Parts: sequence; C-alpha cells; structure tokens
Amino acid sequence: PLHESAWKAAEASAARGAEALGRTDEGHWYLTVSTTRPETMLGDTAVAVHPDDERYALLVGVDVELPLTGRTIPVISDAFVDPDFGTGMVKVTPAHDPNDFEIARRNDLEFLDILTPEARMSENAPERFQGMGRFEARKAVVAALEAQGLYAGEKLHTHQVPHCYRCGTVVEPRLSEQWFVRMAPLAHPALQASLDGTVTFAPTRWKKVYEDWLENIRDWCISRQLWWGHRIPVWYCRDCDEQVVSRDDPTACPGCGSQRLEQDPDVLDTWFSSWLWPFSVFGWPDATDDLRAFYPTHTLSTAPEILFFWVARMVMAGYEFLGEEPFAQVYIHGTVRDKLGRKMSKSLGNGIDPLEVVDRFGADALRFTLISAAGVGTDIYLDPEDLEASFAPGRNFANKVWNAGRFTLMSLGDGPVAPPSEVDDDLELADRWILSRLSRTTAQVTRDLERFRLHEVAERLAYEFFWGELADWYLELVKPRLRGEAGEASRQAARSTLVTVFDAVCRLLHPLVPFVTTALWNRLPFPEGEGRPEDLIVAPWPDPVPIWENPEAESGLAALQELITEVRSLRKEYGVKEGRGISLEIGAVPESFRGTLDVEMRSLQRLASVESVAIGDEFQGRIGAHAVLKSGMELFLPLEGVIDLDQERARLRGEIRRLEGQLAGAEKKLANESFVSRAPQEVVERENEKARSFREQLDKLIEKLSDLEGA
RNA sequence: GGGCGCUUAGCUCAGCUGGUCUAGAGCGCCUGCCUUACAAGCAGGAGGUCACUGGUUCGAAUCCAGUAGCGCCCACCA
Repeated sequence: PLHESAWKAAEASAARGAEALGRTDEGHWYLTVSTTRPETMLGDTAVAVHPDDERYALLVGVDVELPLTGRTIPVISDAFVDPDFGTGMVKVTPAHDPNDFEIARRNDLEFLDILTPEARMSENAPERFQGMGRFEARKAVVAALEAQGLYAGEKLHTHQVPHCYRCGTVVEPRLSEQWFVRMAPLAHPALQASLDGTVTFAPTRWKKVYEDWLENIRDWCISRQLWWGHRIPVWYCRDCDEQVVSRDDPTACPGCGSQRLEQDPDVLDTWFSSWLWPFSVFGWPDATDDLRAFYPTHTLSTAPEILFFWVARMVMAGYEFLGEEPFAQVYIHGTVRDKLGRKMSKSLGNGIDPLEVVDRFGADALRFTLISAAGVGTDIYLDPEDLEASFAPGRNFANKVWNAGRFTLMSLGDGPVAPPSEVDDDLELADRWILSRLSRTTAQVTRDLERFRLHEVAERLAYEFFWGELADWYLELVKPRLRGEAGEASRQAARSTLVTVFDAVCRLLHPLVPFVTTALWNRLPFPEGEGRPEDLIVAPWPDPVPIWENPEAESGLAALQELITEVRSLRKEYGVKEGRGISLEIGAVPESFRGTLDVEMRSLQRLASVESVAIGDEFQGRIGAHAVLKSGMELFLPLEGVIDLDQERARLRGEIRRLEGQLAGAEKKLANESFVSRAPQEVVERENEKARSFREQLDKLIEKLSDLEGA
C-alpha cells in the first residue's frame, strides 16, 4: 500500500503504464511485486525500479507500507533492475540475496537478517512467524497475505536455486561476518607473470582464462564453517573490542588485559593452505636445502577446474612469500568422464576404481591407457561398465613389451656385449635401419613430450616404433643372426645393436610403462665398458644420434618390407597354405636395391615364406600372380593350378583402376598451369615423380593383364 | 546470459606449420595360422560424401565465416 501523499504520483505513473501499480475498490493505491521466496518479504527494506524507467520515475522516493511487518520502506532506483522483466519493479531483501545486498550498499538501505543459522525465522521477523522454518514461513506468509486480500496470485516461473553440493539442501543467502583477503595487490604480479610469459599454459587457451580471472579479481572469503581445517588465528576479547591476530595462542587481551579471549570458531578455506604447497612441501618458512634446490619447480600438471582456486593462488603466494613464480609451465590435462560426459566423481559414484584396474589389467596398463587417451585439450571418456574396452589395449601393450623383452634377454645370452662403435663394420641393413629409426623416434618423442602431446608419444613410440618396427620387423629379421646362423661377427653386431636399442627404448618408454620397463632393464646386459646408471628412472634421457640416421638404410628396408608384404598378400589372396613351399621371381630390380636383395635373400625367403627366390624377368605368358611395386620392381609367383585366372584378372583390373585414379589426380594437378607456377618447386617435383611412378606401374600391369586376357 | 571446446571408419580417437592425406591407430568385424618371445599373439583384409553451406588458396580434414547438433566451464534476474 502507498501512503496517501503518494497517490497523486501513483495516478500519474499509472497513466505512464506502471504495471506494478494497482488500486483497491476503495481507491487506495498499492504496488504488486513478485518473488519466488515470499517469506523473504519480511526482510525487505526497499522496492527498486530502474533509473531510466519512465513509468516509475515519479514514484522514486515515495514510501510504501510493507504488509505483515508494520514497516515502511522506500521506492528506490538502481541500474540492476531489468525494466523488461516482470513488472519492472523488484523487492529488495539485502540480507538474503547477493544482488539485493549490492543494491542496498549502493543505496544505503537497511540490512535486516530475518533468518537464524538454521534457516528459521529470526527475532527480526514479525512475532507470529518467528521460529518457523523457511518453507513453513513461506506458506504462512502467503496465507497471511491472502487473508488480508493482498495476495495477487501465483505464476509458474522456472529458475535455478543453489543447492548444497553434498546434501542437496537449498541454500539461503544470509548476511554474516567473514574474513576476506584483499586480492588486488596479490593478483597483479600473478597476472604479470602470464602476460610476460614467465608462466605459460598448455593448452594455450587457458592463458586467457587465467588472465581474465585475475583482471577481474574479487576479494577472497577465507572463513569456512566446517569442523576440519586450520582454525582462523583471530581472538576476540569479550571485555573490549580488541581483536588479536597471533601465531601463538594469546592468554590475555593486549587492550584491556582481560583473559576472556575467544578464538574465531571458523576455519580457513582449504585453498588458503594449499596455495602454499609449492614451497611448504620443501620446509618453508625455514630456508631449507630442499627449498633452495627445488624452488621454483618446472611444470605443474593439474585439472582445469582448479585453475583459479589453486593454480592462480599458488602463483600469487609464490610471488608474495618468495618473490618468485612457483613453476614455469602449467599443463592442464583433460577430465575423465563417463559415457554420458559426466565428470567421474565420488559423489556421483560413476568413477572407475583404479585398484580394480590395476588388479585386472596392471598398473602399466592403467597408466598407458590414460596417456594414450590424453590428447591435448581433450577430455577422456571411459566406460566404467566396460573396463575391458578401455584398458585392454594398455595391458596388451605392456604384455608385448614383456614378451619382446623376454625374447631379447633370452637371445642376447650371457656373453659380453660389444659397444656399437666396435661392431660398426659388421652392422647389417636391419641394424643400421633400427638405429636410424631409434634416433628419429627419440627426437620426435622428446619433442612431443615437451609439448605435452602425450597421446602422440604413445602412438609413435609404443605402437609405431616399439611394436611396429622393433618387434614386428627388427626382432624377426635378426632371429637367425642371434642364433649364430650367420656367423659370429653378424651375431655380435646384432647383439650390440639390440642392447643399444633396447636400453634406449626402455628409457623412452619408462614414463609410459614404468614397471615392465624397469623389470626388463634391470636384467639387460650392458656393453663392455659402459657405465650402468643406478636405476632406470634416473638413467639419462636418450639423445638422438644424427650419425645413425641413415636414409639409404630406411629406404632399403622399406623396399624389402614392401616386397615381403606383397608376397604375403598374394599368398593370402590365392589361399596358398602356410606349409606349401612356393618360389618367387623378381624382375626389374632397381640398381639401388640389388645389393640389399643379395644380402637379405634369406630374410626375404623366411619372412615371405617362399622356398626359393630367382631374379629374372621371364614372366610373359606364364600362369601365376603378378605384381608391380612402387619402385617399378616386378614380382611373380608361379601358381599354375592354384590360381584362378578370372580372379587374377579381376585383381589386376582393380589395381589398374586404383592406379589410374591416382595418376589422374597427379596429372590433373600437373596440367594446372597455376599449380606448376605457384606451388613450391619441390612439391611440383614430388608430384612429377608420383606421376612417373604411377605410369610405370600402370604400364606394366596393363601389359600383364593383356597377357592374361588371351590365356 | 558470458566464455570455451567438439563433430573424421561400427565404437573411442589421432591427424601439429595447408601439399607423402585417394585420410591413420586401438577396439570391434572377416579370413588363415597354437610359425620354440608373445593366441592378451602373428599374417592378410573389409570398412570413411573428414557434420552441412559458402569463402580464401594453385591446392582445404587442416585456414575463415555462417548453419545444425553435442558438450564443458563461469555467472545467474527478483
């Protein structure tokens, strides 16, 4: 209800479309406001409108009677109010709403706390409501308004209310006294550290998030009403106004000498101790050796949701207490989520028990799986219901390392191992190849680790290098040599190479699969005269060895692989049983591959499972499987009686179609004037080379096909 | 409401400075193998209009804009 003195203004306002205004049958003016929490009206100390809202301009400053309370409160204006929401008029409850609290501070309003800590109506509420719970009071207030004919009705309004993260109870804001830390002076150096690159973030997008928060820094409430924690070191004197802040428990008030001191019942926010972590773990505030040796640290690895709570505050504390940043890099890893995208958490109970994973798949499998899933800036989705799907690959890899390691140790035997430099002259293609691959892999993996590209490390080092190159090819290639079948010099060269490579790969893999690599490395013989580090975990990280990098060995072995793979593929295509010995004929051998072929003849026979290999080009008119490799090399498997000619023709046609497509693509590019003139020379050259190779293969295949058409 | 991210094979995801990408891996699937390191394995295979539309460029999964869908974080209007 409005005081009669304001009725004139009300009438004028109503003419301007003031929606909140109404009039009783008796002609009394009143205001209607809406709320989702009717009981809070008992604590209202104003009604607010927007300063630019013409409809209500005349009413600002008038008094209204607040029903049920006997109190009179003013209409005020504040920019917070949204004129387009509801009637454009808001009730203001400073003690029980954060926004209203701010409005009250700006407008010098009263604060009336009508709730007890237990969320019952306090002595500040009208007597008839005192002691009621808030929900009970809500009903009672509505009923009381209704009884007085002051209730305008209700309307559905969907909004979100804060709930306790543990018990789900609706949280009511309530005025209280808390300790705060003034943050602006602390934030400044922490912001500067990011701006000037002293502290960097990976992925880089977190840099902006960090800086935005510090630029809009708010004071930090450090009081917590919890049972556990560091108690706030403040004592209040019961006999005077003195407050004592002290490290030691004071016994008497320094102001009046009273002994009646009472410590603040609250405890400190957990982060108030956690932000000291980078140096408190080293014994700070004592100037310990550890602190000198290890502070500042290098990289902090942490989760995105505590970037502000913890990371930013550690940087602040670092500068504040030690004058130096606590770490140079912050790596923000992904969050592990369940199938529905929910963060795995104890309270949701949607997590995976790491101990169960360790039990079923092994600790290395757990670690490896998470690393191989850790794409930069991406979350990790795992299905708690299907651990097999998530962790089997990790277990399989660890198992592979174990088996390859067992084989390595067994094959090396006991004799002394020569350092690689001493067997240099005896190194064979496979040795030179794997050393070359090792050096390149080392360089790549080191770079990937430095850039936190952990999943790339898993892919390149574990799958491509260890499994795909070392286990699948090198170990297979050197088996006979390790058995001594190619002579002692060859055996020693292979042993030396294998020890070198296995030692290095254990060091590289150690961060991914620490347990299995340690178990193997401890038993790995070391070359004569080479010092053995104390333990794998402290063994120096391998460096790339540029003199090992050997493009000829790599291309030679690649050609050998292609040859072997093609033979295997053809055998399979025509269902040639494992046991059945067949012969292989190779033609058009490139000059550069002749030497390799001679030397690796045995490897070829063994790995392609062919009984004999002949070099020649008398394939014309003969029945069998034909193929042409990238280098133009031709191969022929005489399979008369086994091969189905229709199938062979179809296969050749398929090959021809594939090559024609590739050739067409390359030729189209090369026919494009602007490609030839604008693309870098080497790109054009490469395209030319591709086209040439496609054409050569194509010509040969077409010839073979036409050869068969007549048969 | 503000900010950010994602969309590529049946599934989970790589693909960095545009050109070896007619696009890879693991799992799953098909075929053949218990080959004295490994069947949790070996060998061979099938499977993709790179969400859509437009733009930039000699050239786009990749860069830009828009659209659709999915998701995360922060704030929260009585």
